[in-house]
This record gives sequence, C-alpha cells and structure tokens, in this order.
Amino acid sequence: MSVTIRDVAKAAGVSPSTVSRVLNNKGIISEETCEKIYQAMRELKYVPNDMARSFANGSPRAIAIAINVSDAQAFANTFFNRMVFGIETAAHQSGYNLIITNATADREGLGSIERLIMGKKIDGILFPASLLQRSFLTALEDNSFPCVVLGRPGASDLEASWVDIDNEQAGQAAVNHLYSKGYRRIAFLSNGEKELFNQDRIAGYRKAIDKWQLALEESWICHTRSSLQEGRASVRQLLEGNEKPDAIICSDEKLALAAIREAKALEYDVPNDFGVLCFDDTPVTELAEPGITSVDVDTFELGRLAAENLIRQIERAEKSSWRVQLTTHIIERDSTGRKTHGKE
Amino acid sequence: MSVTIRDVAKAAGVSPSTVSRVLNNKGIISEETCEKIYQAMRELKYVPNDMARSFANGSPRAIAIAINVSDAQAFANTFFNRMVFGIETAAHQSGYNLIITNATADREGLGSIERLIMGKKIDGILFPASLLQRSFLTALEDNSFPCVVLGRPGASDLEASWVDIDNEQAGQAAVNHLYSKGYRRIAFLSNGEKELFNQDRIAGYRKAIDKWQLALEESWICHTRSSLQEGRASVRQLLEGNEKPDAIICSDEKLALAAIREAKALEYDVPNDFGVLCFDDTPVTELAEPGITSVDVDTFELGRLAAENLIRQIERAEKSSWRVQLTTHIIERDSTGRKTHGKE
DNA sequence: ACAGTTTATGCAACCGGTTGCATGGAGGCT
DNA sequence: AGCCTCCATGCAACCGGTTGCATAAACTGT
Repeated sequence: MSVTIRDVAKAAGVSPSTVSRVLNNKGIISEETCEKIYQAMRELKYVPNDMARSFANGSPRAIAIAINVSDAQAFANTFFNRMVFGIETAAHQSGYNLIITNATADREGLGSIERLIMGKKIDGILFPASLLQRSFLTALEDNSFPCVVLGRPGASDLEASWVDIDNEQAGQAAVNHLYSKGYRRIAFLSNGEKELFNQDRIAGYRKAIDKWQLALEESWICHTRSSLQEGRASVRQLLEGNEKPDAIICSDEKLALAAIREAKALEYDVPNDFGVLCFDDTPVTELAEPGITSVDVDTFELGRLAAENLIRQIERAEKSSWRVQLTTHIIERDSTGRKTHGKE
Repeated sequence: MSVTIRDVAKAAGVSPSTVSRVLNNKGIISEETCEKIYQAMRELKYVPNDMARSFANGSPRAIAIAINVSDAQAFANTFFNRMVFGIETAAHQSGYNLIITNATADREGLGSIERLIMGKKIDGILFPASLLQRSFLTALEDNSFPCVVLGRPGASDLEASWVDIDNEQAGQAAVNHLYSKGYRRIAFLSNGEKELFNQDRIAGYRKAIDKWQLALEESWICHTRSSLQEGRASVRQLLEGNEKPDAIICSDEKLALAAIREAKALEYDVPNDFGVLCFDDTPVTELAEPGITSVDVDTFELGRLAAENLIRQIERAEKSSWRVQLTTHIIERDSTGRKTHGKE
C-alpha cells in the first residue's frame, strides 16, 4: 500500500532499524547514512505511520478534553472556545493531538472516557470540575493516570491537579478598581450562594473592603439568580434601602445589565451616581450602553497552562498535584468611568 | 503489562482469533464458547487496545476538525461551540473520536493536517471554508480522502461536499417576518459586500421583496463594516434620505445595535416606527433593549449533519459530493414587535 | 457406511514501527 | 602486533490485534 520504513531502508541500502533511529534521533548514526536515508525518504515521499508508531511504543501522543454536551450552558461562551484553542496550541507544540470527547455525568458518558483511557487512546485527560465525580477521579488516581481539572474542584481532599481563575484576587481587583475610581460604598451581587467561585470572589471583596477601610453592610452582599428580572429586583432593594451603595460588583453580565437598567429606572446616573462592574469580558459587556467594565481572564492562557502541565505529567511520569490560579485584569469601560469623583 | 487478547483466549481455553471474532461479531461462533469468552473478559477486566486495533485494521476510527486559532474572530461565538458539540455527538454515535487540530492557512498549519492524514491518524476531515486552499483541496481530492467543508466554498468548481446555512432562504425569512409584522419599506445593512453569505442573503431579500411587491430602493441595500460607529453612520444616512425605510435587516448583532441606537437618537420609536432584525441569535440579541429579533440556525444540527455525512463517506468509500443547506428560523423579540401595524 | 457439505475453531502471517543485543570494523594504547 | 574500546549498524523479537486458509467435527443425504 503506502511507503513503509522498510521501503525506505531498502532504497537507502540500510536496515529498518537504522531508519527508525534516524527518525527518532536515537543512537548514533553517521552523517553519510543519515543523508542517504533522508534522500530516500524524500524520494519516496515517506510519512511514518503514526498508528503503528503509537502502537509500537505504547503511547498514542494524544490528550483529551472532556466536555458536557448536555450542559451547553456551562461552556456557552467564548470562555470554552478560547480555552480549547489554548489547549490545542500547547498540545500541538509538544506534538500531541487533542481529542474532544463528550462525557455527560451519567454512567455511559464517563464510560466513553474510560474507554479512551483503558483503550490506550490517550496519554492524559483534561476535564471540567463540573464533571468531577469522586468514583471517577479516584479511579484515575489509582491508575495514576495523568489528568488536570479545569476549575477548582469542590471536594478538596482530592489530589488532582487543577487550574482556575484566582477568584479571590478577582474579587479584590474589582474593589480596587472601583475604589480607584472614587466609589466608596460597594455592593456585591452574586448569582449563587453555593458556587465556589462566588464564595472566593466575596472573600476577596471583603479583604479589599477591609484594606481600604470602606463601609461594609452585610445587606450589600446579596445572592440572586442570573436573570434580568431577579437582578433588577435585588438592585432595587439595595438602592431603596437606608444604606445605599454607590457601586456594585456583579457575578455576570446579565446581572450587570440588570443593575444598569434598574439604576437608570430609579433615575440614577451610571456611572456618575452608580458604578457597575462584572466578571468575564464578553460581547455583551462590550456592546452594552454604557460599556460594562469587567474583570477578565486570559482563558487561552488558562487552557495553555493546563495542557502544558498535563503533558509534563505525562512525560515526567510525575503525579505531583499542582495548582495554578490565574490572575485577572480589569477591562475598563464606561460603566465605572465616573467623572465627578466622590471623596471619602 | 495489561490484559491482552491472548490472556483472554488462554483463560477461556480458545485461540486469540476466536476472541477477536467474538469481539467484532465476525464469523460464526457457538453460543457456548461465546459465553466462555465473555466470562473470561469480565473476569480479567479486558479492554481491547484501540491503538493495536486501529493499527491492525488500518483505520484509526477518528475524524478531525481543523480550526484556525489565529482567526479566533471567525469562531468567536457560540457558533463554533455548538457546531463542535454537534460534530462530537455524531462522531461518538458512530464510534469515532474527534480530533481538533489547528491549521492556520500558512504552510506549516496545513502541514499539521497533512500529517494527520498521511500519518493515518484520521479517516476523514472537516474544515471551515475559510481554510480552503485550492492546492490543499485538490490534494485531498486526488487522494479521494473523505472531507466535508463547513460553509459554502467560494471556488465553486471544486467537488467537495459541504454544509451551510441556506442564506438565501434566511434572507427571505427575514423579509417575510418583517412583512408579517406590517413593515413595508425594508432596508438591508450588510457587513461586507464580498462575503458570499451576504450576497446570498441579499438575493433572498430581493426575491421576497419582489414576491410581496414591496418598494425597493437600491440605496436601501448598503454595505459597511461591522462596527457601531460605521453602522450608525449608515443608518443615519438611510433615515435622513428622501426614501426612508421603516425596517432594517442587519448582517450581525453589532449593526443591529447600531441601528437601534441611531434610530432612537433620531427620535424614532423601535419597533413602532422602525423595525430591526439581524442574523444569528446570541446573548447580545437576547439582552439588548429592546431584544433583537434574529434569524437563527441550529448550528448543533449543522455540525451533526456534517459529521454524519463525513462518516458515511468514510464507511461507504463513496466520494459523492453532497451539499446541505440548513433552513433558518426566526427568533422573535421586541425589536420587530410593532403594535401599531402600518399598512402598505 | 461413505462422500459431501456445513459449522466452529485454530494456525500463523501480517500490519509498520521500535529496541535490546550482537557484531564487525576502525582506531587507540601498550 | 595484539588487545581493548567505541562507533555504526544489522538481526530478530515484540507491541496486540486481525484474517485467509486449513482442518476437524458434525451433519446430510443416499
């Protein structure tokens, strides 16, 4: 059928093993034969059969990322995209292929991952914390199969490596930015009390509030669901209370829009009377009016780091658990662009 | 190391070939041995080595999708995501793995695809029309390597299969919707004259305008770049001209926002004085105020169809070129929700 | 009871690289 | 000159399934 290593060997007048060694830079080969072999490869247009190769040395040189197709929400946005791009970039650089595989949290879904692993089709796997199941992860650990979790896992007694946003730092950054713009009475509108990332962001928020010695009303930290309607109701409550905030940090773009609209409805001027900021930069934050200042993460980099570490695990065969928390940065827009600085 | 087919064979007291046949439902095996073998497989927790398998029968059972990492724009949105999910779903269903690989349009990038193909790592490939290069595609054709293009390729003399949105139908649907809402003087704001999809949408637009015998000013079809500023300038020109439209179809969400804002600035009431509609449903169209009516495509389905066809090509070894154009549907929001119906 | 057919299974080669061990020749040292 | 070392390469087994061909057992028909 196609050109094999033996064809090349024959053409170059050497043995297959020599060709193999040239291909992999193993052992010592003389200039001369090396040249003959390259020559032959070029002439025959030889391309090594990667399947045979993977099979022979027991490593497919591929990693997988598990996705949850049924939970399209979780990955709805650019977030997922850019992360995958980052992962692919790192994988490609190290000569690994990237396989995408669905894994809903049911039995069948994980089965497909296990099949990849047990079937020796991948060397390592990345998967979102949302797919983390105790039974599954411990199975991986027992096999000491290389893996990296995307997002900080809740069950913290597990030993897996993970990468995530540094949510505490993100919470602080949000407050710091608002403070620098002259806001002094800062509220926090979260989209879920139980979510780990919200807890971490609020912890950072508290720290920064404390650092600048700002006012802190417990009623300013409020939890709601991510919807325009419920967001507006929460904001109205804040703005009609006795202790009115002059700025708000929102968990997501929807809540930020809700805040802006409710504030406007109550005849507040955004950003001069009331500053609004949210997490994650998206087309919505860019195109809103006013544009919404956001706390952004380089998700491409997040993916890249995750994949890089996974590959290190694979190649060094070291199963050290390793964590990275990526620092965020502020993308400044009009929603916090106060002209009349208040002063404390 | 791990359990092999020979271990199973030994445990069941048969030969490896028999086990293999049971595994693949090939040939005729007696109930009895069949049971013995299943028994042995269960006891030994046997999982076939897929690499060996792929190698032995020359098919890796994997397909790839090429992406253009440097062109993150093109795939920025949910579009790409959901398509990939659709592709994965179809692939998974047929027992194929999905590999994602970067392929910028430079030489090196395509090299990575060629490597996958020549290296026998994939059975077929999907790639976006934007990566289409004559030299590359003809190479595929000469090899009659299975491939499907995502999006209609420009160079139409090529024989490749492709899937795309039915842009002409989309253009018609847009007009039909506006017509049904009572708009009669409909403009079209495109984000690029050379883009094939815009040309097709405009063709559909013309057809529908014609069908309902609506007014058509050539100045109503205008091309601009996708930006708020340029969009607003174009819309201003339209609304200050002699022949004012009462609705506009925009190529994308940015232009739709621009239209809404400029119309408001000129004291038009949206949707009552001026209807706005755009292509592709996104968080922005949902969260805008008013919400923007959009012409949407089921991109998940688009991906699924593409992958399904690719796999059919692979398994039937038929290289018939095959095209699918997916019908769009309207997602109705307030930006076309006229209360006072105008007439003729 | 025997030739002919069908059914169930085994044997061994093969897919295309990889690699430990062996080997022959060149060069260095005494 | 004889021995040792090192360098460059070949031999052959191996990775773990798959499959064409062979064969033995069971059945069919006369």
